[in-house]
Order: sequence, then C-alpha cells, then structure tokens
Amino acid sequence: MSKRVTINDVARTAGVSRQTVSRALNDKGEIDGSTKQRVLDAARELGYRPSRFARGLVRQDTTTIGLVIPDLLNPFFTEVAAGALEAARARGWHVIVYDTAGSDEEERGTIEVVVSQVDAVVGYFNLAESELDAHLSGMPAVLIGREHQTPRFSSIRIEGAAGVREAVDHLVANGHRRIGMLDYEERSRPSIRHSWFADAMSAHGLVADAVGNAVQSVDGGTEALTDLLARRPDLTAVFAFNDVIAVGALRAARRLGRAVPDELAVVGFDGLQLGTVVDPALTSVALDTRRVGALAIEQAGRLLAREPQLPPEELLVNAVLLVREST
Amino acid sequence: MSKRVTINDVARTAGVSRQTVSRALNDKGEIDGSTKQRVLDAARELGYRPSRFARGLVRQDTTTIGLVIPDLLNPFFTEVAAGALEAARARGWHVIVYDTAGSDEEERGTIEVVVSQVDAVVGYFNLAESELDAHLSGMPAVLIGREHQTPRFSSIRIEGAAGVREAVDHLVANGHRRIGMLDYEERSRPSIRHSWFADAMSAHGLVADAVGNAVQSVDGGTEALTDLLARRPDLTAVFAFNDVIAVGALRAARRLGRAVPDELAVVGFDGLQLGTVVDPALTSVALDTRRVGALAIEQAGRLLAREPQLPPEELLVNAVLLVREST
DNA sequence: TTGAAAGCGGTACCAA
DNA sequence: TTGGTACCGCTTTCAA
Repeated sequence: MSKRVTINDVARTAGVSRQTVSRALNDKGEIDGSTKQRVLDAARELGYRPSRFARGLVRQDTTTIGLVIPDLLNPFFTEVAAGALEAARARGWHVIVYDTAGSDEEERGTIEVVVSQVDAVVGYFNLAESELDAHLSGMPAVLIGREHQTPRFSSIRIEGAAGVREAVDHLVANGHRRIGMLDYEERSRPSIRHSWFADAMSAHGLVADAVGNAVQSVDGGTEALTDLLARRPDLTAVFAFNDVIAVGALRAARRLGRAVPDELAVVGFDGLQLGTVVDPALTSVALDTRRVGALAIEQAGRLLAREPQLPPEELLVNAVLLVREST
Repeated sequence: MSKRVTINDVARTAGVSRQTVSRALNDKGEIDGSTKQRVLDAARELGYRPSRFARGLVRQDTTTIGLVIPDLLNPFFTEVAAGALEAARARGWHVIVYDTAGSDEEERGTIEVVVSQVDAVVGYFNLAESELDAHLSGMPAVLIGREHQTPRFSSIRIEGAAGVREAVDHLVANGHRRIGMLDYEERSRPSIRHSWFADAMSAHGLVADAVGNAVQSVDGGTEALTDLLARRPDLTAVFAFNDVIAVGALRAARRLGRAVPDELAVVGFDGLQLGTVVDPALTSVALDTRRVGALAIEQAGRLLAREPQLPPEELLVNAVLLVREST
C-alpha cells in the first residue's frame, strides 16, 4: 500500500499552506481564484483524497447506523432495510448493512465489528440480551420484533394478535374448521405468532393441533406443507409464519394438486410485495414493513441524542388482514 | 446534543492518564488488574464510547466500500448486493449501501456524499461518465453492467449475447416464429439486450419488430405485456428485459387468459430466485448475480491497492439459458 | 487573501 | 505498570 497523499503534500506542491488547500477544496470563499485553481490542479495531479477519519474527527457530524439483518435475500428484511435506508437518507445518515446469515457465530462477529464502526445499531438479533449488552459496550441499540428488558435497548414491536384473529375469523367465516399452521420455531420453541394463532383458534372453539415447522425460505415452506399435509390431509386451510413460507406452501399445494383457495386456503404474514406476484395472490396478515425500518431509525436517533424515547404505543407496528386471492 | 464523553473524561474520573484508559479498553497487557477494573467502571458509568474517527485516524486499516444501486427492492439488485456484502465481509470490509431510487438527482446527491464516506465505490450508475469522473474526485470506482472509457474506472460486464441466442434458438425449436420483446429503454434508446435479441432473431431470418417498453418493476411488466399483446395479439412468445418484468408479464398473461407456456411462452433475463416462486417457473437467461457483486468488490480492492487489474475476460459474467416451465 | 497555531479523540513509543 | 509526548490528517479560530 503506497503511502497516503495528505493535505500537506498538496500544500507543498501547490506552494501554499494546508489551510489554503482546505479552503480551496471545501469551496470556502476568501481565496484567490488563481490560487484555488493551482491547489485544485495539484490535488488532482497527486490523486489526493481527504481522509474521512480526519474530517470526521473535526466536524463530528456524520451519523452512521449499523443495520443488522439475518438475510438480505429474504424479501421481508429487504423491505425493512429499504425503509431504514430511506429514513436514514432523509436525515443525512449512513447505513452500513450487516448480514449475519442467521448464524449466532456471525452475529457475534458482526457485533464485535459494529461497535467500532457505527454510532448506533438497529436490527434483528438472535443472541440473548445479556450477551448483546456485554459486547455492544454501551452502544445504543434498537431491537426489531423482539422485546427488551435492559433499559439501554429499545425495541420495535410487531403486534399481530388482532390481525391473526381477523385472519382466523375470515377463514372460519368461509367454512374452514381444520386449519393448520406452518410455524418457524426459534430455539425449538413455538413462535409468538403461533400463540396468536392458537388464541384465535380457541376463540372459535378450535384447536391448533396441526402445526408444522419450516425454515425461513420458500423451499422451507414447500417442504413443511408437504410434510404437514402428509400427516394431516384433512386440513382445508393453513396459516404460515410469514409470506416467504406461505409462498413455498403455495408451491407445495400446486405440486400436490390441491387447488388454492378451493381445496386449500393459504394465509401468510407480513404482506410483502412478493405476495402479489404469485398466483393466486397471497392473502396475508399485513405489516407496514417500511415503517418498521423507519421507526427503528427514528428510535435510534432519539437514543443517540438522548432525547425522550417514543412511547411504547408508537413503537408498535400493527398487522391487519389483507385479503387477496389465496383464501 | 449533549457533549461527547471522551477518553479524557474517563481518565479524569478514574484518576489515571488517557494512555492507561486506552490500555484498559483495548485489552492490552501491561496494566494492573485493579486499575483496569477501575477504568472500565468509570467508562461504563460515563457511558463512554470511543470515537471511531479518532481510532480510524490513528490506525488506518478499515476499508469501507460504497455500494450504489437504484432500488434495493428490486430483487436483482438485492442479489448483487448480497454477493458484494459477502465478498466484503470475507475481507473484513464494510459496505455502505446507497439507494438512488433510480433518479439522476439522487445519484448526484449520493455521489457527493459518498466521496467523503468510503474508500471506493461500486455499483450501478446512470450518469454520464464525465459527470461521474468530475464529482467522484479521484475515488476508485467500479461500474457494473456498463462499459467505461476513463481508465480510472473499471467495469463488470454482463455478456448475454450467447445466452439470448440460446433462448431464441430454444423458442424457435419449439415452433415459435412471432416472438416479441419487453425492453427497458434507457434514455429512450433500446437496451443492449434488445440488440442481442434482434441479432438472435435475424440469425433465424426473423425480425424483432414487436417491442414494448417497460419500467423496471413487476407492474411495469404487466402493463407492458398487456399493451404489447393489444397491438400484437399474434405473438406466441416474449422475451423480457429481465425477470422482474417477465414476472409481471406472467401475471398479465394470466389476467388475459393466455396460458403459459402453451399459448404464450415467456423468457426472462437474470435467473433470479424470484423466477422459481412463480407459476409456471420462469425460463430465463441466467446470470450468477452473486458473482457480479463479488467481482465488483474484488476489482475495487485491486483499484484500492493499485494492484494489477483483473483482465477483461475475468471481469465478465456470462449468461446462459436456464429452461424452467414458462417455455 | 493567507498562514500560524490550536485542537478534534485517540494510539504508539518512549522514559520513568 | 504507568504517564509524557508526539502525531494521525484535517478544520477552525485568529492574526498578519
């Protein structure tokens, strides 16, 4: 790595002081036109590029947020990321994206690195709060889709009980009684969405006993529904943990020759754009995903500025039923 | 914004010098256990967080790449971004993602900001090379999917002539003669993909005279095919600029009651994952999108280190026909 | 209009 | 094991 060209080098070859170089480069007034030109020429010739560290050190204005997500290829996280990016840009902030590939190991590595690279971090974490707290060494953090205890943390909650209830109501109203679920278990425990589902079922006197487990991918959904239907061919409807899994389920239904929605109704969760490109278009308990990202940025901003936090009810994104064609 | 807590504050409250604080925080040896603990306590209490700028200034090791894409919600760019992120992580580099929303204005703003935030920039740019050159003020840049003249730039080329030729051969072999195209024009000029298509058509003595123009979105594809078929209902196959548009075309065909592939064959370009979730699965001239991103990072690294560039033939990503169900 | 000097917040190297 | 000092590269006073 050849030595860095500094402002001093430019100053020397242009025959001026470094302050003058700084003036020329930053378009400040108070500089002679020809001097400025001379400096600019010298800078170009030497291939000078100011150090962003030195600059940042002096004018501590730029804010950089780390966005941690498990999988950029999962459209849900992409939509959240897009929302975060947009909100950050509106404030002139930067976003460094970290993809943890859904692995705890990568997540640890990411956190280690994040600490020295950004001003605050937002995103989806899987590690225990105690571990996060220990390694984040005081950095403001906003957890998405997950509760927090430590006061230093903040979280954006996704409230889907009412939406899932709507979905089950809708299915029951359409005559469905045997409704299964494709869940996504974390740490071998049923998800919170599963409990929303179970509650909604009980309200109709039904039991949520037909549950399959899927990994978070389209293929995962295909596989899970295939398995579930093998065990419970009597199901007439399924609720999936999210749209990605539901889209996989749609594919499985097609392969198994079960027409959707007539022979099997499918409901997803998230309300992604993805649900509109499949056939039939996916009915889903929909979320404003962009808002999730935007809220996280907003909240990170408050943490950073030590401003009062948003009240809990503002840190909530509600999901509502969006009926399309798959039910 | 309350004043920043610096290493001096910690040193003062812990009653030691800042060098000692530095030692304690960086787990250097040569420090008494109790002193270290005292420093750590003080740091925690004050909520001290080291300035990444000051750190970066002194040990100038971290490399940050700016990734500029027009639309993070477009799965093609997401796949490229994922490839870039992965390649960057493997080197311990960071990636700041910029979404220009496909607007020249945003692109200008992005470039302005990028210059002082990253060490090199890679991505999709729309602005003229002269303008890029002027505002990038010497920063190494890798253009994706676009030729370059200025030697300081580098580019990752996408070579699809052979793949498109394969696609047209395949369609013709299946009896298609009236094949249309849904193009994506830039600056009101047919794309390079259109010319590949036209060449492939001529090779069979056919003319590429049924061309529609689409915006880069699923909806754009739907609209464009609807229009095109209104003008040219006799078409039996269409080749789309990319998979996103092709997926929209699939939807249009469905709405118009034209069965795919029997009454209309559809071929996309890019070979995205997206093509496997639709029904029928999309035949596409496929690209290794992750590799596109990875190559861009690799090349940026060489530019940065002033190492010899990769030879042009390595900076090429070839597309090949991937037959699925839509043809 | 220009330059000298003083930091910005850290780390490295030395001496104590 | 500690602290003093120089310095990273740049911008911001303040004089000249």
